Amino acid sequence: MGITERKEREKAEMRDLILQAASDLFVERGYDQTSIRTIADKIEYSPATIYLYFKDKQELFHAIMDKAFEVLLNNFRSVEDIGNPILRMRALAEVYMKFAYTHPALYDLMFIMTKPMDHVEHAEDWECGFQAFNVLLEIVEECLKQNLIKFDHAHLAALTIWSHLHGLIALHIRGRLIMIPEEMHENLISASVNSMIELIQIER
Amino acid sequence: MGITERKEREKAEMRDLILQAASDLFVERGYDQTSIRTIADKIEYSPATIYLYFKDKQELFHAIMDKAFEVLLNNFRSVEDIGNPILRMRALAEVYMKFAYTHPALYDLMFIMTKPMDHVEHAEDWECGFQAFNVLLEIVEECLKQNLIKFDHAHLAALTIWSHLHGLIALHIRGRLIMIPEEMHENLISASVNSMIELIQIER
DNA sequence: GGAATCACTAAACAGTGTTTAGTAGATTTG
DNA sequence: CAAATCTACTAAACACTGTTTAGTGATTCC
Repeated sequence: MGITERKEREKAEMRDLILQAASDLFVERGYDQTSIRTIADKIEYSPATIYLYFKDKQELFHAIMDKAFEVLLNNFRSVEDIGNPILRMRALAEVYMKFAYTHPALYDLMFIMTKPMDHVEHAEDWECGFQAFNVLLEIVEECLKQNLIKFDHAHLAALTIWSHLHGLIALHIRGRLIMIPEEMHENLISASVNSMIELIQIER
Repeated sequence: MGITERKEREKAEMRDLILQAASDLFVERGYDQTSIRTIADKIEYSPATIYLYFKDKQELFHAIMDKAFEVLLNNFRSVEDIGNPILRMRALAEVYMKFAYTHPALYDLMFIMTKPMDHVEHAEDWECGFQAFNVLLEIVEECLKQNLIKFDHAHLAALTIWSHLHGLIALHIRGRLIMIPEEMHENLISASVNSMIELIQIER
């Protein structure tokens, strides 16, 4: 039957339309300033229509988060064929930081905001986050296997590296580096990333 | 004049009453679930009264943040008389982490939420944060002077240490460590803190 | 004692997320 | 082809939110 297929396609298109409008508004105005009504206005439908495609506002923004993770994971792929695991880790950190700088609103949604995560009860609802962490974890495991870094557990090493990167970005994005002149942020942050990568390496 | 003094005292008491009620509600229910009306209900005044003492909701929560920083800075004082700067730094990190674990809602307000910071335009409006950072900065400077840690700039060292601690807590508080079993969090996090303190030290 | 000031509030405004009842139009059925 | 069904959509309402305005009754001042 071509009709049911067409209807499914139209349903998916409508979902995407809402998602794209919501994402655009969110990126330029933030979560709180993006109301269901402004999204509805932008796509010229009634607010109630949005609730036919998403359970509530949180699910809608969880979906935006999922799409953002797809982009991040795609960016991660560019480091795959760097042979040296230390260099691969360094490149991954650079990709991660660049994503955060390029899409701060999306980074916020993915790693800072609670709203889209309230939906996540079971760990499977954050599979995308899981996958991203695993990319780092595998690189770290390779570093450990080759005895390149000063850790004895992969999870500990991955958490330490990730939390440092996240801490830098989170403090920056949420305006807690006020005591440091704005123009120094980018340099200081990248210097901190470099320091960390040097610190964890085993000298030889 | 005893009358104006009494009035000033009453005004301060009322401000404190609002602040305490707001703080209690915030700690047990969070920012969004703490409406001006619920605060007003709790102290048995009208919502409009609150606006006679605080410009808006953000200023009210900025005041709660200030009080929380007083507690943190007070806790910081306990490390003052540890002679060895490395041990002093280690103790400071412990105090910081303990504060975050004991008062996660307040930590959130101080270092993660944007709402109370929207008020902060000039750096002076976050003097408390400034002071807290300076405690770490001074310890780090002492470590550098004694050639105990592998950094060449105090600000870089302080930022690296702080962002790591903050990253750990922020990921934990905002539910981004889902991929790691909950019962392992505390151990992994404190292991990460220890690793970091070992990593930055100059071996001898 | 009368005027001025004070602390406080009821009510309204404009906005929010979400639900309900109902309506045109497409689709399927007899 | 007409009638019945189903689908996608919406207007309107509900129960909230932060905030402002106009007004009231008690206290203080002269």
